Amino acid sequence: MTEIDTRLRILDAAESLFTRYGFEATTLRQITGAAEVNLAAVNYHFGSKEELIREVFRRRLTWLNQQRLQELDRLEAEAGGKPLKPSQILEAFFGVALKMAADADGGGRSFMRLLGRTYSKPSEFVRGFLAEEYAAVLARFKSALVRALPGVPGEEILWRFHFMLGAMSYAIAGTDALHIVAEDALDDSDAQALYARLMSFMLGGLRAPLPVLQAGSAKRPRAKAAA
Amino acid sequence: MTEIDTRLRILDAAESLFTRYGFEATTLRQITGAAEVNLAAVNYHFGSKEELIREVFRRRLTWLNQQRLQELDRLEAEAGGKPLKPSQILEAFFGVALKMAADADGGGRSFMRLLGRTYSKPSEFVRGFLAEEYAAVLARFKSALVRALPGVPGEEILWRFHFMLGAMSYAIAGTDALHIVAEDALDDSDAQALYARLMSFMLGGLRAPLPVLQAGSAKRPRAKAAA
DNA sequence: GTATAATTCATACAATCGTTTAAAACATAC
DNA sequence: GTATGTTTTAAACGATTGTATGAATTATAC
Repeated sequence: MTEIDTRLRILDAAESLFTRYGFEATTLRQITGAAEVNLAAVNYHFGSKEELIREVFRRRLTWLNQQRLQELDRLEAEAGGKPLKPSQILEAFFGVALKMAADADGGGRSFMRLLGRTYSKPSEFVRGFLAEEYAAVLARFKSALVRALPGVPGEEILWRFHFMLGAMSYAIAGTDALHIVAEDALDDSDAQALYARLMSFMLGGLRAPLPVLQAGSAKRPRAKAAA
Repeated sequence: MTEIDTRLRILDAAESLFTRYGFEATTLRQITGAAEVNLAAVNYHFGSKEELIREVFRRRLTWLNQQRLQELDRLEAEAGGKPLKPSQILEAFFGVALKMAADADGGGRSFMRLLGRTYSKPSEFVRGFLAEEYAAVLARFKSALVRALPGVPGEEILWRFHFMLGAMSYAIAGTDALHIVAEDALDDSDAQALYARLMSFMLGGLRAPLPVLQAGSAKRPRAKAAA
């Protein structure tokens, strides 16, 4: 077994187990057991459990965001200066993710579910890394959306982006609190239907009439307590 | 210190710590330390850590869902047989939750963030309990929405409800992956603005044009969706 | 008051955690 | 072949985990 082989086996096993049980509940012995490598291999190849977690994210997230930016680049080049349609922008961002989530073989599905749940529980030390990985991507997509939706202020775009991330996260995680999705079955037609459903929902929300905000709630430098 | 006092102190401390660190990462010693009670008090009053977790949820969730149903009852009684407006239904469901989330004193805020992240990570033994608590509520709200939106099939309603739960969860959890919300500051006007933003987004998504599903992806009888 | 039950307390338990170590096994270069 | 550097291995480390115990304390009933 070559070095790179061992590293990959650990990453794959960790990704899968993290998805199922979370970071803290997953032990190194589970991981090395599933990967069929020695217990000490994790600390030898990654240094620590925390670094392993970071690497599990980095491996897929970097690639995912590259794909997103690349797709956005392509669309904007095609449009030749004209604003894109909102649906195109959303497809560039969420389409890539959902395609990854639907890819059972590549293991991307497991990762996307892990990612979705991690957004809402940034475990201290992944938070900084996550924000860093997303900063550039978010900025690009925000400005594209601002151009595509002249009537919607930038801050509102950000919020709606946030909401859309939540919707996508739940869609992928497929929490069966609602008994809609079988935990581990998501075939091609299911994935396509889910994608279509999510996309129409998001577009509706993105283009919704602006909320009527109270006069007093204009953003001021935060410090105040409840009024 | 009376018995009920100790129980409450433990529940409050656990809720807060679970929110910050998650279930597994929170130790009984942290909880009893924060609650200023003896370590053995948890096992004495709750039997085990798992039962404590369940009780943390039960305490607030039961009340929350009662409020939701009560509010829906009130609206339907007022409407006297006529379908409600979608916005009214959403307000009954999400408004109560967001009001709870904005209530800093009552401690509901901490719980709502905990709940939001738990949806996407049903830790084996909370899953069943969670689904059970939600079954009746979901059924009521689904049928109300179906009546309110004659053009949208029931299955689509369920999916969109799922998406809305995700959006709300992220909104409350306030993951600062997007650097929008300060982790622990959400005053009254912020909460109101968030509520307005989320509501308009959701309504837009709920009333969006139906997705065009591929012909081949017609649902085969999968284990039935929640009745 | 005393007796009985409920609660708190300090302490200990076995189990499991992430990590470390030093030797064994393997690879590569000369 | 030997020598050198890398990877794997089995075993152990101290620390921390959830839980259990029995005595001390407090509350309740008589």
